Amino acid sequence: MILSHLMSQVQSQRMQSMCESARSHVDELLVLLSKSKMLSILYVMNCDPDPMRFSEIKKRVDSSSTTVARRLGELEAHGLVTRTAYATVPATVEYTLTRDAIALQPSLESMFEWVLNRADSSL
Amino acid sequence: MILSHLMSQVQSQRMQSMCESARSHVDELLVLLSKSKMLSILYVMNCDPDPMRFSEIKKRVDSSSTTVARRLGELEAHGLVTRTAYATVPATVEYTLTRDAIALQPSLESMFEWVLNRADSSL
DNA sequence: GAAACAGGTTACAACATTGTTACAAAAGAA
DNA sequence: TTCTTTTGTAACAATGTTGTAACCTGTTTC
Repeated sequence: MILSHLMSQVQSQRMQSMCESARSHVDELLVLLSKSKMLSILYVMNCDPDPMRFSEIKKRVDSSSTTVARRLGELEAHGLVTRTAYATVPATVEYTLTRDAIALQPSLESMFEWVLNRADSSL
Repeated sequence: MILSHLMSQVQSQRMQSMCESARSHVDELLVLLSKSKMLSILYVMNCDPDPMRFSEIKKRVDSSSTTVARRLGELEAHGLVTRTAYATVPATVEYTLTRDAIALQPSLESMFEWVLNRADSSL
């Protein structure tokens, strides 16, 4: 009784200390994913496997350049997209999802399926 | 050539007008899901099929009562949770996911798996 | 010479969101 | 009688986020 109680205390403490750094990483990722337009950006990029240009992303998610640039910067900082600039005139910049981000595709796809379904049925 | 171009224009126009109301619903849902702690709340409630009390949810997602209450209110307003109050002393309130919200479970689960994996590997 | 293009950045004002604190209600325990 | 409990709500100051407008690069077209 007392032992198992102690055990669970110890375990939860261990869990907490073990997760202290992991938890912050988890939170950080959740905060990242919860930023405005973030899911949309990842979704539209996942829908099309080709590299996508800034203006194309902006058009598809329908947001201001400022916000799109901010989101793409955050994604790049987290290693979820790679940015490639070409010295054309005018400039061309392509964004590509990294392998890690592509691993998120199934979740995103089924989440958007759910969202679209729900939006449909509420008409 | 010209015809197919016209067709695609017509189609995109039809898509746009058709989606004008649906799009707002989609956006609304995405905004809802992107609110702080929202994914966490849905996740912890999905992990445990039993009704969950306010304090339990609050403890598990580690947020202020104000925020948790706000999120649960928003979820209820969107028909994703049901709130049941019991006239005990002190008050007991249970929250349950609706069938619609449960349909989101697979997406959430794989998304969190991805998040946990990524948080792990970045230690 | 001026405009236009893509892909941004910067500054800033307006707006949205957060946590904190105080409060409430109802009844049983000390 | 006062304390405790659960489940919130209201007000508010602090903080975070957004879009807009202006600007930038560098080359080609009018």
